[in-house]
Amino acid sequence: MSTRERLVESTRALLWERGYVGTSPKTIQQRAGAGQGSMYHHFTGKEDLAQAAIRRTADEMRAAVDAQLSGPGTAVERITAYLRRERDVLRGCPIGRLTQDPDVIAVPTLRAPVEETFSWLRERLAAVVREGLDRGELDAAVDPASTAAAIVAALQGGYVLARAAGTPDPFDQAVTGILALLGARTVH
Amino acid sequence: MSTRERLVESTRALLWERGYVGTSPKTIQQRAGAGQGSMYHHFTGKEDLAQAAIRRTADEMRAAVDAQLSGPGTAVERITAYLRRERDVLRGCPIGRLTQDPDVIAVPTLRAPVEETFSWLRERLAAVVREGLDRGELDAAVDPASTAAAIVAALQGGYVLARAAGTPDPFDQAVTGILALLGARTVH
DNA sequence: GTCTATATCAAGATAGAC
DNA sequence: GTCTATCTTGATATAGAC
Repeated sequence: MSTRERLVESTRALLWERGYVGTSPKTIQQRAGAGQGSMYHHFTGKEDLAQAAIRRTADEMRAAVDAQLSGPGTAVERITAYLRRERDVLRGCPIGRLTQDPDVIAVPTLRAPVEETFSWLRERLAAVVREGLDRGELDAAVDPASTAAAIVAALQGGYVLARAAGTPDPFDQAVTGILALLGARTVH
Repeated sequence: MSTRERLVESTRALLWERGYVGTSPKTIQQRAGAGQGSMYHHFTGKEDLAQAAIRRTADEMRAAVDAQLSGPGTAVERITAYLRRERDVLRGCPIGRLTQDPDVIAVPTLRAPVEETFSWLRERLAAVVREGLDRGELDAAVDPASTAAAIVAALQGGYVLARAAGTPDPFDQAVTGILALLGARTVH
């Protein structure tokens, strides 16, 4: 892996663990095994590097989620597979956590990928709900947009509760709860 | 207000805005109109001050939520009132945001109030759901614990989505979505 | 209780040699 | 492309006077 690559990967890991405010250029360099000079040769500074890291994380997440939601099965089955997939819950969501970083929210180039990711995710889930409606799997009274927002929110909030508790249990409970509510809207 | 009080209030505001890692003693002092000496006279350091600030915020939130959920009305009506109450959505949740702060999670004295707040909140909401079941307002198949977790998670995740979007809209959608799912479990 | 002075180390970046 | 030296500012605290 090139030095440039190692810098991006190192930044991705640190942004996930400590956020933007909590991550220093020095730490990034040490983790990447690169010197000051290398970092400032490949990137104009911390912000530039963070932007590359966030974009990559966003792209990866999007691809992974899309693959999972595009699989076979009913709408509820695919949503269930997505919510219940293997996760390192206590690490939280690498994109969602950036939302609490005042400097990420304040800088448009850093916030843009975060904004795009979640707006895409809500729309993607809404599309799955719509498919369920079209196929007659779900009660016609279910609203795609707000239901999709509730599902994504339950997931993101699940991470918050799990980190507060120090255990993944509340995450699993939240997922179970939202899926039970959704399952009750299934047409048998 | 005493200098000590001003220091605590200043810290509360900054923890909400910038988190623990992003808040410096100097900023706290300036905002409180207090000097270095005052701060280190009343508190042993940043951590000690943060602990006092977090505890107070947690206590206030708990009291406010309890008052709202103890009011009149059916279970679903009270949950609706709680979720739809006036909020400055884009500022996020002052307790939930601490969950993304690695140093808060790592220090037991700082994490404890956060942990207690959410475990209390989930239990409090579960109790409201149980009341709804006892009174025959809700379908007997509704599980109190997981439903409560889903509701709190939808709320916390709603903040995440709103901050990512830069508008309160996704928060409102998530709330609408979860309430619609819950409302469908009402016994008529 | 509050103030100023001082200390140490890290953050974030620039300069210029190799 | 990478390295070391240097710079400025801020973070976090201690010391001791008033």
